[in-house]
Amino acid sequence: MPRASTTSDAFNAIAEPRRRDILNYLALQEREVGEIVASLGLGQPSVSKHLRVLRDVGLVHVRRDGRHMLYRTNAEAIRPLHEWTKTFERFWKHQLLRIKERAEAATKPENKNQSPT
Amino acid sequence: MPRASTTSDAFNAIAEPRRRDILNYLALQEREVGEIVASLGLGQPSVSKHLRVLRDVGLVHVRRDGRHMLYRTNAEAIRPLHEWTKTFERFWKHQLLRIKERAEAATKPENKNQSPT
DNA sequence: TTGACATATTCCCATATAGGAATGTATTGT
DNA sequence: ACAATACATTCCTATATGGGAATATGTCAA
Repeated sequence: MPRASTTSDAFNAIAEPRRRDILNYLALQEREVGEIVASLGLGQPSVSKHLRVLRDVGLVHVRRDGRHMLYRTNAEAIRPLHEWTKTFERFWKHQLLRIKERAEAATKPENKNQSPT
Repeated sequence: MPRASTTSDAFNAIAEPRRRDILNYLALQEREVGEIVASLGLGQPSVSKHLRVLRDVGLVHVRRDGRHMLYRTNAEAIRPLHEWTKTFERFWKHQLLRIKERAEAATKPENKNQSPT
């Protein structure tokens, strides 16, 4: 079985670095495709295809303005990713705490945790 | 050009749902491969391969215990993902604010923003 | 209507899977 | 040393890309 399709969910969509670049770029303000192409130094068809993927999973919104298509990041769609990573927050805090404890224990001369001399 | 390899970075590694399942499972406590296989209902070779990917990008740590390999999630490696998604936090907060404002404006009878009758 | 311009889509291809089957490797018990 | 146990790796295959070239579609200006 191949990898899941990029259009299946946001996790797959952001796996591609160029798409993360696009999301960063479009977060600040609405942009037309031509601007994205110029900004990324990628081919226009490639950019259009990345935008298609992002649109399919709801990571960007579009509206037409004459011949231009204006895209912008839909930050709300990134929230679930943020929530998922957040569930691990307490674990890395614990890990840091333990590392800190060990460092302090190793520094103190009155340390009692080392193997007996 | 195909998608970047899963071993290239954490973003690609977590694009696979099964790997996210594994990370969730191993966050609470160290587990041996057999337990993961039983827990996920996936084949042993598949699990080993997923663990390999997670290990290559540093998302899990391993240690040997006799014939068993004990894996655990390295939450610290998830932190960069959390940070990246966090950069969008202010945007979704703004979006929510605007939605809220519109909702309130639409509710108030003294609304002045609608097109004139 | 006819161009011109801005995007989107299709076609083609080299590459990277994910899972299952088969096989290799490390470690323990006797 | 040898069988058994627990994993890891290799081989094979169907499928999903991502980029570039070529082409189609949509919209505006004259």
